[in-house]
Amino acid sequence: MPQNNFYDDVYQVVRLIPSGRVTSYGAIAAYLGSKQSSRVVGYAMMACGTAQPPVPAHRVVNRQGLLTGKFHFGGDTMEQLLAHEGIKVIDNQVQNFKEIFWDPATELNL
DNA sequence: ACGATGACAAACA
DNA sequence: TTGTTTGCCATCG
Repeated sequence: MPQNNFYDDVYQVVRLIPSGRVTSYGAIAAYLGSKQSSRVVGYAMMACGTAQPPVPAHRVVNRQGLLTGKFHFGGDTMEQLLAHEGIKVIDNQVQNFKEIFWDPATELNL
């Protein structure tokens, strides 16, 4: 099932996210060339459970730095993972989000 | 095989 | 200014 185009692209970008950094769905979508597909990026994260190797979806948050999909991880797993990366998460929101924000279009310097 | 849905974000009124 | 509507692609029923 890999090679599903958009999904596979999203998975690769997400796997490139360095530890201690986070990115947003819109940033990935924009990097792929269409910010309109931000929704598909988010959904790709949901299907990431079937992707091989698994993607660090816990490093992907929405534009507000809010852990929208933490519920899909199974409780507070997402917060624990982010905390383990050194990212402080309070009230399902990433602190210093702007500082640890990892934009592929910028960091990868395409 | 078809219809509805789903981890978002930006544009329009 | 806030609230609502549209765009996107794959998976589930």
